Amino acid sequence: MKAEALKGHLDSLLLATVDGGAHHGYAIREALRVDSGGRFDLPSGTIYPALYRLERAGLVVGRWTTVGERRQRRTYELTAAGRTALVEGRSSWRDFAVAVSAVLLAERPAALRPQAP
Amino acid sequence: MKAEALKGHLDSLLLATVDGGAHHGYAIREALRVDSGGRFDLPSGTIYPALYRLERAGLVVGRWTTVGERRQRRTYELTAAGRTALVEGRSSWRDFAVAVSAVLLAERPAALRPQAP
DNA sequence: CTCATTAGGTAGGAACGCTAGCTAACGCAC
DNA sequence: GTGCGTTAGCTAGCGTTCCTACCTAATGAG
Repeated sequence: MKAEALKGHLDSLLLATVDGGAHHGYAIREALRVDSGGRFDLPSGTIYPALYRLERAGLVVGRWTTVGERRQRRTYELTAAGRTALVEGRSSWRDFAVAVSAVLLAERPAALRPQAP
Repeated sequence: MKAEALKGHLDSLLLATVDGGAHHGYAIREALRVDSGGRFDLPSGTIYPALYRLERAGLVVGRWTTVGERRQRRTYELTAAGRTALVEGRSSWRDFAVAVSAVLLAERPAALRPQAP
């Protein structure tokens, strides 16, 4: 998969994954990998900056939690704005996918092709 | 539509459009707009540099042609490598779309959700 | 003549995800 | 207890990509 294919879609994927029950960076990474059938195996250098971005944008809130004795973990939840953005993101993904598929996978009978004049 | 959603997909869209019968920049722009139902209304500052990129990559060949008396036009055709890249691009688009849809549009019954441990 | 359309172009910048590195806790095998 | 794989988080800096904002020029309609 081309590396930059993700651009512009990662945010929605992250929101969906957090909404789906993965609440900290590492779990999100794993969930994305599993849910995508191994296609999205993203490095942590992609995940963590993106989560900060979402937090700065007010779409998620993160807080430090402690696991076991000492282990620190940053746990994220969607905000109301995040839920709205997720709904919007799903819808615009559908739009985008329809548009790309129309161009890319179009059956284009010769008679309907735009003619180079 | 988010602006950067295109990233990494434009090349395939352009190859498909050239293959579909639009052979110069302006016509490609129009064809993309029409074929996508108005969703891809790209500025020329996106199209022309992208076509140069494809030409540098050896996926299209461009040559200047003259229309009417004086009007110059740059006409593109797919190379063999371009046709290969288009096939590959269609296939990896399908992959990508399947993966994103799986994550984004998944019906995820509560019982199957990854639990935050 | 004027304006919209057709046609091509460039400079510069912002955004994004990746590469390549790092630290540290935990649990298990040896 | 030592070592290792996994879990967990983080950052600096880079390259690519597409967009914004401009520009020129020929053509054709009014």
